[in-house]
Amino acid sequence: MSDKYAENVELFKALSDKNRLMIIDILSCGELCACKILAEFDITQPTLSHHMKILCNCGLVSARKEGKWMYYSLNEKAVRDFTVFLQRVTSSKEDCICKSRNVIKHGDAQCNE
Amino acid sequence: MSDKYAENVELFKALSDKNRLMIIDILSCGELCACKILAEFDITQPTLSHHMKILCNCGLVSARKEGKWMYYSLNEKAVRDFTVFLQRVTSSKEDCICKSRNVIKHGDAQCNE
DNA sequence: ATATAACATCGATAGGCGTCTATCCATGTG
DNA sequence: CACATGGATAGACGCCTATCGATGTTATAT
Repeated sequence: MSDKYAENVELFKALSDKNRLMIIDILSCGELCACKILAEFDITQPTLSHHMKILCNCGLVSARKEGKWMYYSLNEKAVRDFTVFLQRVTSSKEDCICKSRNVIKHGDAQCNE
Repeated sequence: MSDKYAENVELFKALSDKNRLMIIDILSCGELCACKILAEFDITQPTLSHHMKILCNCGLVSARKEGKWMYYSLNEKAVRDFTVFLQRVTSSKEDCICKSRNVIKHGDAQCNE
């Protein structure tokens, strides 16, 4: 409950790679097998495995094994929670950290007193 | 126009740091002087300068100099464009890259044919 | 002019990250 | 059982990055 920042930093990190961003985009249209995803990129299979692990560990992507194939899909709830967090961080609100600390007083942002 | 992914990866990278995420949160309530921001963190002044440069370079934050003080504020349009991009990437759409390439056919995500 | 305060820049360092090759595990097929 | 295939893991390499102290720059104050 305490450190929403540290939690969500993991999600931002997971999306801080062009390949992973494209993987998310592809998965947004539906579940896909790993080999289908791999066919879209100029990376090796271990590299894709590495990226999928990062996407799964942060909760954005869900994995399902069927036989010898791995199926990946977007975790809709994680996506929703993440967008809500981004919305909160980038908009003014009552419980902002700038208000919970009396160091900062908006309205007199000046440094001279 | 072409590579929206690479562009937005820079924004995700910029937000992939707890300190920078908190800076954005603080700035969401209004413009602030650098020294006021610095007072909120246990980092040195050069480190804050480094973070602000990253946030400015990606377009999320605007800087304004007044005398010897630097004032930083959120770039509302950049924030809006970013959230729109995130929304598009994480939701199914007509012009998804998975559709523009006939390699992937959703509905038969299976690997065996 | 000189001192001081607010920032930026430089250079160094320690750790993290994307990628690869090599290898292993699990599953399916003859 | 032997073998092929999908995928994960381990280790290595090069690059990037967060942080610091030291120094430079600019503007205000005396």
